[in-house]
Amino acid sequence: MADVSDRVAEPAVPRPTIPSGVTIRDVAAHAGVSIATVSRVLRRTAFVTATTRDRVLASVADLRFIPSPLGRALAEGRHAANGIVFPDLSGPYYADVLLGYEEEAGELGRSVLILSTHGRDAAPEMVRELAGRVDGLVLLGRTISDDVIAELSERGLPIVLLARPATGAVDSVKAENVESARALTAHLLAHGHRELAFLGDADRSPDTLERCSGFGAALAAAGLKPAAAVLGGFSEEEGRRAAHELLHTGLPDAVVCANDELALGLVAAIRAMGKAVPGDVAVTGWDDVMAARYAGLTTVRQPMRELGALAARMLDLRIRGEGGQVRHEVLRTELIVRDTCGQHQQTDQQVRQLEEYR
Amino acid sequence: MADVSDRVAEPAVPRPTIPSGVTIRDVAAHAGVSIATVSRVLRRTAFVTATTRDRVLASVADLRFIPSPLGRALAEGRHAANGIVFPDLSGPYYADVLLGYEEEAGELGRSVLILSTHGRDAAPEMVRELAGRVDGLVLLGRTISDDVIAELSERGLPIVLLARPATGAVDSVKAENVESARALTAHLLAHGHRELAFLGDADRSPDTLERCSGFGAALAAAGLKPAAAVLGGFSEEEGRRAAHELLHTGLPDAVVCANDELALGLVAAIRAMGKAVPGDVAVTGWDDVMAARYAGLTTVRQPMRELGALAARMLDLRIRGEGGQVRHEVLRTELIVRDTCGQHQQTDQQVRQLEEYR
DNA sequence: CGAGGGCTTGTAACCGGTTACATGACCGGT
DNA sequence: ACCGGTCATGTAACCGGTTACAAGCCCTCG
Repeated sequence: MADVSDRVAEPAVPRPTIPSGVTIRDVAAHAGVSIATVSRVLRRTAFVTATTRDRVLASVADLRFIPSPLGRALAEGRHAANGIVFPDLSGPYYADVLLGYEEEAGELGRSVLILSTHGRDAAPEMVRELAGRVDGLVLLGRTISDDVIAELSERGLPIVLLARPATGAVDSVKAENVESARALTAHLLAHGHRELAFLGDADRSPDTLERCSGFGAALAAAGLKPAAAVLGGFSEEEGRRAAHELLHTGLPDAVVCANDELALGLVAAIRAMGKAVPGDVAVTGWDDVMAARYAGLTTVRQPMRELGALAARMLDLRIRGEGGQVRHEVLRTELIVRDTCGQHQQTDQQVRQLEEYR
Repeated sequence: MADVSDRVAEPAVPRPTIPSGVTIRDVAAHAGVSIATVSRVLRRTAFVTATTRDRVLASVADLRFIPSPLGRALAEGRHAANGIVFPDLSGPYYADVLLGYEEEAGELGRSVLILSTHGRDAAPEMVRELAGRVDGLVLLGRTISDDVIAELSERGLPIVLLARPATGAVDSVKAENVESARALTAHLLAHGHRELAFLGDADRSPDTLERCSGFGAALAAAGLKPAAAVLGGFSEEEGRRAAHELLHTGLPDAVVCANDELALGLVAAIRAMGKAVPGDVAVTGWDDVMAARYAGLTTVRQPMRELGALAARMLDLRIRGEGGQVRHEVLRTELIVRDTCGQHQQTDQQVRQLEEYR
């Protein structure tokens, strides 16, 4: 501790300056009025004579004055910005959540700051620093610990948790997992599959944990035990790796994957090794990303954009003090049956395809 | 103009406050020192007695003080944040660019603000406002006009253009388009296709314009004329719409699409209508998104993450005043031959597949 | 013992806005 | 002519930091 701060840092970069340069005082001088009047004209916060107003507006235009959001934020005590924190940004899931969030937040007149923690140790500091720049924060999945959330929340920072179990008195939004996983697993059982494995790392995401537990519950209800679980992150690469592992230990009848990328990687690798999907092994994914449609992957669709958008709206309410009671929203999912889960009636498939592409 | 500002706005929301509340003055009082000393301890910008330092650090910990980035930014004249502006956020292309950008910017210690203009009229104002919150800006594609870019650039705001032709003395990064489109088109010609159409709206993206012109050049070199062009945005939906149009006017031998989503939508719709791809018509895409691999789409891969990351690095250099000469970087692309462009040697395909999935 | 110098610390100005309060002009009524 | 009230505008404090400069302390050297 002591030795950290007893050295003096260099002055670093040759002091940069905020561009633009023209301030409210320049405008005031140029228009021959006080800065208060300029502010009043621009914010329309009090009556100003028509002639004065015009003089000020002319000066604003002449000097191309743009009020500094910084000065504003400092004086007003608000940022007109909010943040969203991801564990990671890769993959279509996060991209779609962000898309929905940004769109809604933009509509509500707020700038959006993003941060992905990449599982770094410095995550708490990064989030704390971000917290100082925004009026509210959306936190996704397993980004930081409950302690930090509690700390920020106690400071009075509005927070919405997304795809993370509720903690303390904080709003949350998520898509349904347990029941959906149970339904998906039941579907596989109905196909006659009996030896089922789950692929995904429950420790790395609350969603995965819930999906895994729904999976287990469905098996238990059928009097079955899960085949040896396989760990794995969330990428196609890890799906392919899992394929090699499974081939070693012996293929189960079906593999329920924590997300589509894992499933797609798994399917591709299994087929590349000369085995058939769903013939030798059935596979399911989760999320219904674009590639899933083209790969014929059976999966569970969750409303990713809507998750982001809803989080943005809930956060906005909270920030404006109209949040009311703590809310915990759970959005519905939809089972999307395609080819990788096993044989279906021919007609079923045709109907589905027609619907899908109109 | 006059009537816009002669009404007084309501006070709006009950004045919110920035959370946290504990300021450097609180810490100073708690530790029995001046605010200057607190600042010095935290920034390690001057020597401070060990005992004083410890007292200050103890107070900082006790009060859980987090310096306001706002106050800092105002005093330092810098934000430690930069922005990136998208025309739109949907689709894997933007997501990947953002991913690369955020990762690199985070590494460089900068917060990231994002904005998508969605083609709104207010885009210039939105970008100007964003400009006041950041030390530098990356602008993607056709987001705002050259005037606004020039205006911001003249103010001294560091800017990097991404996937947008160079304008004025501003850095730019893009992936190669013209030559790549020419090569892709030549590949189709080598298959024996003679009547080729281009699908995409050249007015809506500089990239598309260049791809279209490379396409046209290759045809001209072969003494051919393009089949009636089809307009279309960038989504699968518009690809499907184009399929219906084409079927009306008569299918060409091949369709070169401005991006993968268009191509995927087109292929799916054509097949749903009972025609074969590539049998009746060959189709190519652009970007090599994940779904393209699973759909067997012939396409051109561009290094999307690297585009974002490089833009972040160039912007950082510019902000630190080490940018030097204006740079225009053009990254290489790669032609990815799969199934939708027509029949190949069987061996070729097998080799490719093996490579792809190891 | 006093001057000089190095080191630590405090004071106050500043960054760019917002706004409470004070001021002064102008109006109408008695 | 004077008073009171309304309205437009200016003055200055404030938001939360950074930092130039001044001041005070202690030590050393002549």
